[in-house]
This record gives sequence, structure tokens and C-alpha cells, in this order.
Amino acid sequence: MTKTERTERIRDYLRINTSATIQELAQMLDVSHMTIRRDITSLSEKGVLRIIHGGVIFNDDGHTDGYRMSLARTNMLDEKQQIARKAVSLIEPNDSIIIDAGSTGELIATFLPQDIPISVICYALNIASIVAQRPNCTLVVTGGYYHESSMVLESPEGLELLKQNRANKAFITASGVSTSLGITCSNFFERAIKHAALKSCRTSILVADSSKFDIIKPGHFADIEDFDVIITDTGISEECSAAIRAMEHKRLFTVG
Amino acid sequence: MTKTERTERIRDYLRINTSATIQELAQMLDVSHMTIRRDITSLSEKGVLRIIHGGVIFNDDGHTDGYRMSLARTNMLDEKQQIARKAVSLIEPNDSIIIDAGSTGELIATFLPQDIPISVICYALNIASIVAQRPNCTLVVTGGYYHESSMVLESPEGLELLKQNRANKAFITASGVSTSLGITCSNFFERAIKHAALKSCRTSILVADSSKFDIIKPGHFADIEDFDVIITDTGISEECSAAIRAMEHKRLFTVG
DNA sequence: GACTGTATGTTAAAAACATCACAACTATCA
DNA sequence: TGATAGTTGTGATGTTTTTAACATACAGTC
Repeated sequence: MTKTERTERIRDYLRINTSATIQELAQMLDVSHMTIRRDITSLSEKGVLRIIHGGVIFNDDGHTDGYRMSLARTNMLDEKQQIARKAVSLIEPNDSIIIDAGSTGELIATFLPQDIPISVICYALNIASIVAQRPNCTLVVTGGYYHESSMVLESPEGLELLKQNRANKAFITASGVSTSLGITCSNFFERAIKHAALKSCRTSILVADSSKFDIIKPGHFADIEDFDVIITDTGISEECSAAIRAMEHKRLFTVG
Repeated sequence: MTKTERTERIRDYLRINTSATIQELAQMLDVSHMTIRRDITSLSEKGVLRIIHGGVIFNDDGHTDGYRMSLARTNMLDEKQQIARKAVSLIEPNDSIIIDAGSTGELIATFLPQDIPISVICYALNIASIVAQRPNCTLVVTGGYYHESSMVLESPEGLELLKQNRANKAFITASGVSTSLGITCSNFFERAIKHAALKSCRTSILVADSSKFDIIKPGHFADIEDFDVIITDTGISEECSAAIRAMEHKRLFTVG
């Protein structure tokens, strides 16, 4: 059995079991633990798995998400976590909520309250996977073509499904927030989805860490006026904060 | 910091990282190894995580899938794996394939060839998650309401999207296979989806281990005649095997 | 104040695992 | 055939983790 074969089988095994001991693998492939060791060190160099004392853990992240997403995940993580925790604190029993794509959306999904029944509508595969694991949760995923970089599922039919669902709260993320030029995102197709999400909800909540402020991206999908609640961190400039506070019927939360 | 706080933070950490070493956790929470050890043993007793040498792994399964699915996963696993491996061996470069829901479908998704470009259409969330991790793979997920027991996404819009996609191969699973009463499934909504999948493909491939044979479930969605290829294991009865072989234009693979 | 139970930290020995160097094996090519 | 490079197994040695026993701290109770 060649090294390539072995690494393939190790991957297969990990895809099913997510982790393995060196013993297990050595026994399965009928080779010595040293061989396994050498195989897994090369696999770990490629980022496929992570070696810990006594075994290995499969590393979804290595291949799962586009490069961008994994970058977004670690950037401003602290602030994003705090924003997400604030966001989920607004959720009430029997709420129907829309969770937008993006790393902040993923954190909201992660921190969703366990104990109260809610309905969730989403269109990003990573978020769907997280929400599906929750008890007390009705889940609708609008389908479509899978975009690797944002993990969004996009199609006319999905958009239609989104338009026909109603939510009382929508947590919308953005790539750029500008008091003058409005809320923007990077991709064309996200515009339509975010726009539809905004139209389908009663209370619209913008979740964006301070690094997104004073940034302008090509896809304009809303203005600050269109949001009822804005959650960000204390890193935003005085001007932004003042400009938002000057608007009527708007709640601004700055965490951190 | 109380024990409850700590276990909550361990859970949060694992939700994001899926695994952790004892060192990591001890450092993060600034307590001794022994405290973490005691925390994780109580968490593992609750089934939240799994302790391995040197660390812990988050146990999605505890909360993720309906009872049924996890049962289906372990039942006839060997045969299912062999069937899945046979199934993926039929895939050629640039194929467009439909993968049906179910544990065998999940295994097919797992074993999908890495090195050739293919397109995949699916409607089960677990399968979507697996396929999304592949390189060289265009993915379409038909969306809809999430059914926990089968992990299928179902909606009229999703069905529409499925009908509008074309595949040259569809790998269809079944809960019951009878030479006289045809191919059946358990749920009403699955019928429509499986039927649509069959209509949208050139070559239809039935993947069903021998435990499904001579079983009849309420939802009839096709007859054996409707399939071009049947992949099962050597456990099926002589009569079944003979009856299928007697049909024209049909290929039967029995693995194991 | 002494008692009790729970939660946490410390320590040391035992067990499990990792690493290293070297020998044995395999395949390839001249 | 023999040289070479690459791969794999073995056993001695070093390291980390586990376990268990004991020490400490703190809150509630008699």
C-alpha cells in the first residue's frame, strides 16, 4: 500500500469519525505506528488534520471554506463575538429570525439561545449546519448554487422562498457601512438576497464590527435609515456614532 | 468562576473549534488541569463531548441528528460503505450527479472522487455540508423547510429548482425495495423529491443495502424498471437477484 | 467555633505516547 | 549485480498525560 493510498484512507476515516488515535489507524492500515506518524505529520503540514497527543483531529477548516472566510473568522473575533452575543440577547421566544451570511452571522447562529423555541431562515450553508443542530428550532434554508467564498446558496427559487417567508427580526451583516453612501456588500448576488431579507422582516438589525465602518463596497443594498437597530463595537468613530444617534427611531448598541 | 460558567465557555469554545486540548482549555479559563479534567468528565457523561487522549472532541451527534439518522448510520455500515464505494466508482469527469438523502447518500458524498471536476445536486443538509468541502465541485442545494429526521430540505421552490436542473447520474436511496410493489420511502415529501430527481437524470442508480429488500414502506416513488443500475450487497435473496437479472437493460452490482 | 460537603489545587508515580537513530527492506536504474 | 534513494519497522530513551491520593479553601449547618 502506497503512501497516497494510506493518506486517502486516513482522510476517509476522518471524514466519518472526525478523529482517530494512532493505534486505530495503524491497526486499520496494518502498518506500524511510525508509518502512521509520518503520514499524519505530512497531512498536518497540509492542514488536513491536527495532531494531538495520542491521535489526530480532522480539520474541516483546511478545505471547507474559501480562504477569505477563514480570514474573516479570525479578524476582529473578539468584537464579533460580543456583537453576536448582544444580537442573540434580542431574541425572544417564538421569534422568527433571518440570519445573514458571514462570520458574524455564524457566531449569531452559534450563540442562539438553546432553551426557547424559534424559527430561523438562512441561506448560508455553514449557518444552516449550525442551526440544524439546535433543538427547539424550525429551520428554513433557501437553496441554490453554492458560492464557496461566502458559503451562500443562491438561486431565483431560493430568493422566491426568502420573499415568501416572514420574520420579525433579521440580523444583516455588511462588508461596508458608510453614513453617506449606505450599506454595501461585495457580491452582486448577495445584494438581492440581503435586500429580500430586509423586505421580509419587521425589525431589521445591522450587525457590523467597527472595521466595516467608513468602508465602501460595490454592492449597495440599503441605507442606515433602513435599519431599526445597529449593533457594533466601540471602535467606530465619533462622527459615525453621532450621525447615527442623530437619526430618529433608531437604536445603536456599541459593545466592547 | 463557577463550574457552570466554565462548562458554558468550554461548550462555546468547542462550538467554534470542534476540538481542544486540555492545556488550551486550562489556559483559556485559567484553572488547573485537574479542574478542566473534572469539568470535561462531567460533560462527557452528558454526551456533550468525547474525551480522547490529550483533549476533547465536540460531540455534534448528541444534539444534531434525529435518533433515526444516527441509528441508520451504524446499521449495515460495512455494506453501505462498499455500496457507496462502488457507486462513486461510476462517476466520470465532468459528471453532473444527484445525491439522494440518507446514510448511504452521505457515504457517497464522503467518498466522492477528489481529483476530477463534478457537479452535485442535493437536498439534504448533511450531504450539502460534506460536498461543500470538496474542491473541484460545483454544488447546488435545493432549499426549503428542514426535516430533522432525514435532514432533507423541502419546499415547492426547492422542488422547482430540482426539476430545472439536469444530471447524467442520480444516486437514489430507498427505504423499501420490492420486486412486486416497487421502490418506496417513508415520508410523503420525500416521494416528490425522489420522483423529481429520477425525472431529471439520464442514468438512474438505485443504492440500497440488502436490508431494504422485501420491505414495503408507504410512499411509492418508482419501480425497479425505472432504474438503470442497482447497487446492493450480496445479502439479497436469490429470487430478488434472479428477478432483477431477468429484466432487460439493467445492471445489477452486488458488493461484499 | 467545629463539622461537613463541595470545589479546586498540588504532587508524585504509573501509564501512555512521542521521538530518535539505526537496521531492514523495496524499487529503480545503470 | 550493486549502488542509491526512499520507505518502513524496531527498540531504547525522553516526554506528556493520566490517575489517584492528599492538601487547601470556602460556604452552609449544627
